Amino acid sequence: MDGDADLASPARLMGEPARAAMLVALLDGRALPAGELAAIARVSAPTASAHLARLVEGGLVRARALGRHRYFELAGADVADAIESLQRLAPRRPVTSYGQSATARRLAEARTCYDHLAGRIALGIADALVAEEAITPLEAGGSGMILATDGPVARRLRLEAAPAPGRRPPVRGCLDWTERRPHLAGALGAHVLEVLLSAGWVARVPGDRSLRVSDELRVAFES
Amino acid sequence: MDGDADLASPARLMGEPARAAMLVALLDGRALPAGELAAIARVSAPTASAHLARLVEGGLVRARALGRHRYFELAGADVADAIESLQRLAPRRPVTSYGQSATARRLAEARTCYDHLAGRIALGIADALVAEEAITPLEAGGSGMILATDGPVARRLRLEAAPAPGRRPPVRGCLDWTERRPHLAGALGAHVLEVLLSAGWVARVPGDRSLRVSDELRVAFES
DNA sequence: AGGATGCTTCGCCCGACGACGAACGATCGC
DNA sequence: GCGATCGTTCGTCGTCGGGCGAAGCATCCT
Repeated sequence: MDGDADLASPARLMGEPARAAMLVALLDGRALPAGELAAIARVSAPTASAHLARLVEGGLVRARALGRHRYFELAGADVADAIESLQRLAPRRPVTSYGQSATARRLAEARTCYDHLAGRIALGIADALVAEEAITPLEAGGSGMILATDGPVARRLRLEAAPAPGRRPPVRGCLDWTERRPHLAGALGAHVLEVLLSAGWVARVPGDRSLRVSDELRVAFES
Repeated sequence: MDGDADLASPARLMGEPARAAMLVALLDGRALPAGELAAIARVSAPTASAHLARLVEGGLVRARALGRHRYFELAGADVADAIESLQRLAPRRPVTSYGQSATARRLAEARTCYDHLAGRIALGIADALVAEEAITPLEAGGSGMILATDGPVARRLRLEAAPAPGRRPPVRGCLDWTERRPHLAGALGAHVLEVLLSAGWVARVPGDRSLRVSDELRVAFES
């Protein structure tokens, strides 16, 4: 019968609200301890433990024991890709005009997406880099290259210090689900987020994927 | 709480074996009547009907009434993308050394993947097109371009008759789950499959995604 | 050592959902 | 028109799986 890959089992793992919440929380690429994931998913510790065990069993999540904590993280970029491609499917239903809650507004302005930056600010930065021809134009899912690192924006973002290309494509377009346009992902996307964080231009908001944006950065890139 | 797209609901829809089987059956892009989908999923007609109603409700599948039949098809390319990205996740578990059943062998040689060609033959064709620089090199998920249509392989596949670029990228890399390398998808991928079918170089096998390959094509492209 | 903290296992309850048979519309063929 | 076919809706059953509290280990702190 099947010579086909089993679609149902990973989907089933993602199809439970508590597990989905955990996976989304891990989308920013960091590892979180079980207790925190339980709080995020709003379930008790035993329930969370059971869910996490199934996620590990299914190969979506990796566990790392550190002291008396167990840190969980996504098992790989392909898992993150799958989650994002499903999220891209979701908005068909609600078509919720966001801008409602304060968090939604913050998420729409700036947030992390796996290990890079997303939201309006991310689009502003990507547009500026494309405009000064520092990178090739972005297309959703497609990959591009770094063209030059001596433009004004490229200098401010320290593109010259970007990691040498490895397995990962340097420039990737990642479809932004609030703006429906691709923002900068890939190795360079991760590098830019790191630069912004260490320069204090953005800061993580605890318990959230949204990012606090400095005024300096906002006036420069908010569209 | 959420400013996040709802990951769980589409995943839940795909996470049920019967529904997953239906979705996979629709991956080749064609529309199938409810009865056939029921047979494929090995469930009774009422059960299939309920599943299909939920898939339509969730926006994954579109229904088209034709006579006394109702034909169902995937709602869009993004749905197919999500299904494929989940399938890519699945093989983590079994690591089944295929080549077991006859169908698995046939699927590994040539099959349809949504609306284009997949399997060893597809990789052979893609490699040949890249080698003669008819298209840009493929990368999984990335998109490329048509470079020239006058090479020997490009002529045989009538690349010059490929549809003008529309919303869809002309060349896309689609990760082949049997070979773990990207094969040719996108508008050109669909065009090539059409050419091969109408020339009789491949033929659909009823009730299956595998394709019968003519000897002529096999000696030319089987790696 | 002893208590606190973090996570897991166990046992149980309950609701949700998938499965089917039977009955009901709708459409086609003749 | 009349049976035949296709698909749906309805009612019912069984089970799978998610939820929690209590108890059990492990690790850390002092």
